[in-house]
Amino acid sequence: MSKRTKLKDIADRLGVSITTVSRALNNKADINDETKREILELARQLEYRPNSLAISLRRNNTVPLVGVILPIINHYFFATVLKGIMSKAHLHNSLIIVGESLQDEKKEKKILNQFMDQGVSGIIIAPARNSNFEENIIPILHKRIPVVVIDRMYDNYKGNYVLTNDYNAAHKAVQHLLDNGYKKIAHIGSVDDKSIGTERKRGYIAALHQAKIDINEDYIILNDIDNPDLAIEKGFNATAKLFELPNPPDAIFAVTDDVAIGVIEYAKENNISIPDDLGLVGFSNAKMSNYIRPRLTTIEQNGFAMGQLAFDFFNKASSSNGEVFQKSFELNLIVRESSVQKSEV
Amino acid sequence: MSKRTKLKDIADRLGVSITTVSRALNNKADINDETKREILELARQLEYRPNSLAISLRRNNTVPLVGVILPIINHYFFATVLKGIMSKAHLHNSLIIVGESLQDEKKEKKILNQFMDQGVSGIIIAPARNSNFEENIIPILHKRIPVVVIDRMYDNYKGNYVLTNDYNAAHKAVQHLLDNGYKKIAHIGSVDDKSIGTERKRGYIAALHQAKIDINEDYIILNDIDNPDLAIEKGFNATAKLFELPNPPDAIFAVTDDVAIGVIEYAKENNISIPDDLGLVGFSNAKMSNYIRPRLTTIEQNGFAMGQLAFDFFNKASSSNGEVFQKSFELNLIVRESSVQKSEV
DNA sequence: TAACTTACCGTAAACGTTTACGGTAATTAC
DNA sequence: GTAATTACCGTAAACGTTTACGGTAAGTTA
Repeated sequence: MSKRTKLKDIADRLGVSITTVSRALNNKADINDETKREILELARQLEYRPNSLAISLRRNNTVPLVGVILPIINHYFFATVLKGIMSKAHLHNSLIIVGESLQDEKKEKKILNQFMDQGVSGIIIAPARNSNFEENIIPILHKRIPVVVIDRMYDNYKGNYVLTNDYNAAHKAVQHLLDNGYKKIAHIGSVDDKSIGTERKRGYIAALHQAKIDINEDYIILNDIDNPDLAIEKGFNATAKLFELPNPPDAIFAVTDDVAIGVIEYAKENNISIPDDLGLVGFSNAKMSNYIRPRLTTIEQNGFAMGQLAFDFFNKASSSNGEVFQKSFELNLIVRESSVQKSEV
Repeated sequence: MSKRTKLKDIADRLGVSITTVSRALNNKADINDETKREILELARQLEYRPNSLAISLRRNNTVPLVGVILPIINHYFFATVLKGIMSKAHLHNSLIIVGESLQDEKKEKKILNQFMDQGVSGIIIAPARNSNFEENIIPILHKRIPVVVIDRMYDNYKGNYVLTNDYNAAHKAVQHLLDNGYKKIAHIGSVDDKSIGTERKRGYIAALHQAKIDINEDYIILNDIDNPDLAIEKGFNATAKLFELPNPPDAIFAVTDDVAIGVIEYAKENNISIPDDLGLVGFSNAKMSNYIRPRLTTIEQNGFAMGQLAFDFFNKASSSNGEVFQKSFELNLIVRESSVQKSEV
């Protein structure tokens, strides 16, 4: 692999100055047509490609670049967060450079480093499940580049973030099931050392606690649901396990709409009626949740607003001195068919 | 707004050299603790932020940047295309910078210009519906930067592309309905001056033609379905219109799974049985299509593979001299419940 | 005391461009 | 034939960093 050709290479080979080469390639005046032709020709041969760093540096026209890292890019929630970020970025003439960590903290770190090399002026990150704060984030903060953490949380993190109050939301979901007469409420959750799974489980437990209902450990099944394609299957299998119990639950709070879909699939195959035999609440308000039957009660998660706010926070953090911006969104319950027994309607 | 502070500003104020400042900020050796402290302190006061362009330039670690423009970023298909692109980009240590045109060619152009300013080494674009080739793409080609067009097509475009054979796929879908005994097949399509809508409609017509069935113009309803949230509603309304006809169809080929969902919703509300009273085929194999009832027969669209190939094409085009890379994917029909009458099974 | 080491700091080149400015030769104007 | 213009090209500075190298003063060693 030879070195990348630069202006000087072309200039030397043709016995002209760098300036002349630059003029030719940029279509400027003050250059002979024949010279220009030769330069263009040689540039083509040598596969010349301008070094954008040098150009931007010289022109002093740095387009603010913001790096965004998401665990999974084609997940509706994250894609919508990205959309929110981009909508704001577009207004501020910023550009968005994105990376997908695939829940791999090594990959996350590599992308982060590339982002720094590329010269981002900020980072918005939904951390990978096992993301290492010390190793991945601290070096960026040392470079004094603003970081906004979104969706998931680091322990003892003191910086900018945009989160959702998963604890309250889960509490609300379970309370809703209780209010509708369900008593034996199970939880199909996710193993997660970051906030999400844990918080939702905490909310679930708290709601039962408050209702003075004992926690039945058999009613709690935790899965790795990172892969959205497998999440449905995981939900299906977990439901099967729950119904093998001597005393199966009469309601399920699923950590995700995908998981809830799995519950529904199992119920259909086994003639379990939702909501009559089994109440069900999901989480996320995936598009699908309004079109499957029964229509799924779920928690609305406004990814778009979160993305927008994340960009706003980055923006504020850029022009302020160490001030910290934090927001935790409260989430609404959307009541549909899956959690309200028909006799009760 | 004052100018951005640079090393020199700090150096001047403190009467030290730029080198010393650099050493302090980068935690290098050969510097007195007290000097370092002062520099760090002043840097904080002046809100020093390193110019990463200069850093990367000096360090010579340019990361190849590829610009990706998509009409809608949180649409599953496009998000998956993006995922495919990124998977390959990651292998080649490239970075992806993305923009969302929202089907607006002015916006598309603005993003394209920003990409050029930022110095991308390639463009992968799924053109907006009314994207202007002359105005938006030609200038990039003039800069000798590889362009790969994806999903949609420009008229008379001669460059690199990764497409799907929508004509054949639509033909296949309609043929499948014919094979299953449906005779009065309607089409809920999309108005579209680019390839997609037109090609699917062409395939629909061709299949009927071949079966010697006359085209009934009342059976063709075209919508603007750019907004995926509205697409379901559009499908619903179109179906309503079809069933107001004196002689309603007995099958529908929908241009999109979302539109097909709308058909299903209408059918459920009006006690029309799918597939018995009405056959239905969608397009895209959205995740949802396998979990609604009846499970939807559809065309599989492998966005991931398309994205991967698009990046490969960019890559090849980068290191080849004017060679052109083109691919049109053949798409498979996925037969599920919505198109096979139970009596026939 | 002479030689050597250490701690600290500055000079200047380099990364790959763009561009203001000046220069030469040829052409045109008068 | 002189002056002015034009066409073409090069020199060098600049963008904001990093870093190899050298230098000085103080401390250390023998």
